[in-house]
Amino acid sequence: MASRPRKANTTRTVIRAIVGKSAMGERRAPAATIRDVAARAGVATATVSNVLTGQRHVAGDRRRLVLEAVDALAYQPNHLAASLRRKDSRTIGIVVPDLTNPFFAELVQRIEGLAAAGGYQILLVDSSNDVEREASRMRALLARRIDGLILVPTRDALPAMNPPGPSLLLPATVLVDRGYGLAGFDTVQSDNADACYRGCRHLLQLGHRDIVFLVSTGLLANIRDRISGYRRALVEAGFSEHERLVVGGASVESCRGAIEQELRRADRPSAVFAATYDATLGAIKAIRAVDLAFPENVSLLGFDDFDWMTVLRPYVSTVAQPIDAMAASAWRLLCARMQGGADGNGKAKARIRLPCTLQLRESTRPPSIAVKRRRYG
Amino acid sequence: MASRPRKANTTRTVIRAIVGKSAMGERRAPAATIRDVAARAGVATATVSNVLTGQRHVAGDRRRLVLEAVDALAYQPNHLAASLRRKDSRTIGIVVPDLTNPFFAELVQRIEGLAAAGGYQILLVDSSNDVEREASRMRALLARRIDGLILVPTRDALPAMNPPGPSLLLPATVLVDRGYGLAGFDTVQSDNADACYRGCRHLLQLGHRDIVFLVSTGLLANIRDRISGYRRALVEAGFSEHERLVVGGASVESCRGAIEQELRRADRPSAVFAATYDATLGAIKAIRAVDLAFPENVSLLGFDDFDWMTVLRPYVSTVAQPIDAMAASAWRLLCARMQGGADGNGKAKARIRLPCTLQLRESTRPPSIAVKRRRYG
DNA sequence: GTGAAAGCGCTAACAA
DNA sequence: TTGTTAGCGCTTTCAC
Repeated sequence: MASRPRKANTTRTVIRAIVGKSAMGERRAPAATIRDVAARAGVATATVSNVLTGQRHVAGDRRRLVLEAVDALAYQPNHLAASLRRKDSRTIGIVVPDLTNPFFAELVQRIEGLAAAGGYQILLVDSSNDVEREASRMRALLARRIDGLILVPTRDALPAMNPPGPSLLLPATVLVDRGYGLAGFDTVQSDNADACYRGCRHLLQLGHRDIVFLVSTGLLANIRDRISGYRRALVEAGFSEHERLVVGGASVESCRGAIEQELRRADRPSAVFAATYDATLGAIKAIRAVDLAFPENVSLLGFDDFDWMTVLRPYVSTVAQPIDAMAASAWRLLCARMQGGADGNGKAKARIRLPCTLQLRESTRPPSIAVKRRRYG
Repeated sequence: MASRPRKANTTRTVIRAIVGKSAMGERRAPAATIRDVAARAGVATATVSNVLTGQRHVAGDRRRLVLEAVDALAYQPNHLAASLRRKDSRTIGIVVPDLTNPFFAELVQRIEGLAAAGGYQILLVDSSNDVEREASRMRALLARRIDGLILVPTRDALPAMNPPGPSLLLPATVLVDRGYGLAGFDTVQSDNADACYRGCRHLLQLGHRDIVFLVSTGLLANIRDRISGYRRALVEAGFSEHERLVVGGASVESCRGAIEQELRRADRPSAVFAATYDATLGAIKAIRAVDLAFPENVSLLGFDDFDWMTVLRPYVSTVAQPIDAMAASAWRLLCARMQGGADGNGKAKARIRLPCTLQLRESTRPPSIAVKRRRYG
């Protein structure tokens, strides 16, 4: 065989030849490398690479030889080395604020499926809605040379993502749910404004005039969109001065507290539109806590749609976001950017807005006579 | 400066020196490497490495020089190259059957938190409960040279994980929830048998004699443990011939169908113990579907504990698994294995079993007179 | 179609 | 303490 210029490799090959598969203590043989395969098949490493990656065509006989050697040595390509050489890792990062929120869990699941089908792995980060953590974890992702990033940012301002030091922004980044339309990014979100406009209209058509709109925070653009949809419906119907916005805070419990207060007032609302998943849970708890029942005493429209909502009665009416479509769009956009060369800046940034579905079930109905009388009788 | 033996590198450095930060088209400068930093700081690459990794001590002045250069060049270490060289990736894989199941989502979240704190990233896989998919995805993880693996296997037999070809088993693998006690692995699970023993006893003490035990599948060892707990409670109480096991299948809907049938029988049970998250959802749906109410007509004891269970009435009594503790144990075991050298086979495999908590709420109560009379009157 | 060899960017011996 | 240098295991010119 041709001479090996690399001493260390040669040495190791020899050792392996001696030790072989015989049991020398419990010491397991170091994993086979492409050179081992090449040696065993009697071909060049380039040939092995070509067989395995399909980059170039390799003649049938050599091809078989290679495959046999791969098999015999239980060869597992080292993707790290390949990535280093190719300068792409076939890995994407995905950062979500809270995996415990079923919306994000499902989003991750869908994207993972798409990515896997395309030969990509996903590096997952849960930022816990914490800017610091988000930044430091993104730095780690970047160090791992992810090819792309799907990000549900904790804030939708850029500053948070441009900390002092190297930028955390990858050319291939798509923002989902939050940060819609932020300059420099492909973004996808559901049509929050429209969904809440329609939700509020539904409540108005039922005869509700006192509709509290409960959100977790007013700092996120997607939530502000939801508020604007609610507001628009009110304005169109001529009830703009009936607006009642409650900002409940980031947890189920804080939302519960905030809306509970509202429900204890003499002029309590006849309907609550909880425009956030946490707010939905909080609102239901609050209604129970003040000894009211829905929809009898107060109608409830929730946000996000999961199994449990059609399990216990009353089934809750809610806004269902198109998670599958969002995942598909995000993945499609990301792929396009990743193809587009190192700085895939060819195309303008996309802004995708996908329609939600109103799931009208049992928790919304016309206001009761009692309520009507109390207010207008 | 000392002569550079590597032509290409020297060439590139020169080019960069010429192009510099000046705008030459839109072409963004290639990311700075450790050599660039070393050159700018006027030190050796090893010094840069030592400053950044803290491996060796570096004198104050040189240290500052390095840090300045890092800053100036916005240097981001290439973790891929480091991994290749070090032969460890500081990355672990985590494979779960279904991220949509909040138990797994929460498990992943907790482990991700622990891993991140330890400087590890996580590569996430959702196997969709599909053996093929699981195997192929694990192969991909291995190719990425993960240092460890936390696995909730789709089956708890080894064959599924030892496919033809290279083994998918890493020296550092811990099995969670499923595959308890499988030879060759550290395993952690909750004490399924005990939890269901206690759950069943609770029902018996309430006076129930006809308790259907609903599971999704009988193929998983953890579920067989649950069955055995139920059975033991029955036997101890002298009601072994009252055993009623229903295997509902892998989905909420199939569970619903199976238990619905049971509820329509003349001798319908006075209590249902749904021993799986899916089964719990299915059982609630079924009870509604046959126009019964719980706990009035039938008691219900569920499995797994999430927010929504204390949101709509009646609050469901359930078995809460110690997710945090499971995650912590899994991570601790994995760390120990990863420390233990390439083949950390020093210690015997651990089997950790963590106690569950019975959350007794509103869905379980003594059987109604009507039911008692029908059966024993 | 195939092989030889140059490195990807880093860390770890080893030498000074 | 610091610098020099040999590779980690791959892919990819570039010759043939």
